[in-house]
Amino acid sequence: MDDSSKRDRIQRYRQVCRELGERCTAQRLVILEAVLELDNHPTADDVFSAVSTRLPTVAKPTVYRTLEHLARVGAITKACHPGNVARYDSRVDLHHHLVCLHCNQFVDFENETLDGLAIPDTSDMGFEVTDFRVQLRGICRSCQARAREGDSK
Amino acid sequence: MDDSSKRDRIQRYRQVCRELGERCTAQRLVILEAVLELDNHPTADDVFSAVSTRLPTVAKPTVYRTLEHLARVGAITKACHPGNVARYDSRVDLHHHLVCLHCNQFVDFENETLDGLAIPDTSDMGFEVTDFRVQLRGICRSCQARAREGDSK
DNA sequence: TTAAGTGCAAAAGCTTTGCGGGTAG
DNA sequence: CTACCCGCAAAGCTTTTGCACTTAA
Repeated sequence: MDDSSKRDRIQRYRQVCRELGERCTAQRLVILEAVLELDNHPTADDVFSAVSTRLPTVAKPTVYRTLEHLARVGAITKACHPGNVARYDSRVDLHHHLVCLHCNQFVDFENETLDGLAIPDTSDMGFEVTDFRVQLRGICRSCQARAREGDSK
Repeated sequence: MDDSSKRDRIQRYRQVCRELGERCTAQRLVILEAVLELDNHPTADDVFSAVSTRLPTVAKPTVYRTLEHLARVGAITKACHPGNVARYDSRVDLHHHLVCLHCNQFVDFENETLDGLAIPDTSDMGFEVTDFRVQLRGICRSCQARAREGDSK
């Protein structure tokens, strides 16, 4: 993410903290900054590593707690994916994902037609929908290659 | 899931095993049957509990290995969700999910308009897409209620 | 018959908790 | 000031691994 968007996002987070009466600590800011720089859906451990290089005193439980906090206040989002480790998404805007069902990797996918999708009525489910994502499920390039290798053996 | 669909699915699984040269063991059949009966995206542990009542000798690692196996051969699917435990989906057909970003719960959502969505071209990403899901993200009924309670305090 | 599958026990990995001390507002 | 937050250590889950035994085909 470029520097000016990053500054914007951090600024907006400070604002949200003020509104909600949440504390804006040095740890929280460093962790948010790290997520914004780690583009591809980092795990808590990825974030911990990145944070350790710039503020080595930050503890792992703080990273876990802070990531949940940041997601709760909307500064980042939780990623939905087929793996079994929590992953976070620095993006909060509308976008979509290509999901590999072989290796569980997933990458961002931009598409205006998908963005234009009308959100259906979900009131009878008691659900208040604010947003959506389309997951395109299939097989990534490297898993296709691996499958071809397997065939030829 | 009703009995006749269940029988169909098990039958189809036997067929796939024959084609792929995979072994069709008693454990695999019991585990598949359990997933088909557990409608709401069970975890490995949910499946283990269900299986234990009917074939108590099945070990937990077998459940883990078998669920991966069943997903690999397409008898079930992995669910994509914001939590950090692997969850499986007995459904392999086109459907969608309502995802609660507060409590990580998610439920099935049927909608023909969403089903009709054209899959965009992803060849430039090297991705072979076979399927898709739309995640409608928001807040579920009980989390809304909890939020209202919180407000009034 | 025999390679794939299973059970067991143990290890490894991820996440949460409790608590004393620190600090933003 | 003081309620909220953090670091530490430890516990609690979930998932994987290695190996000897069993079994489907």
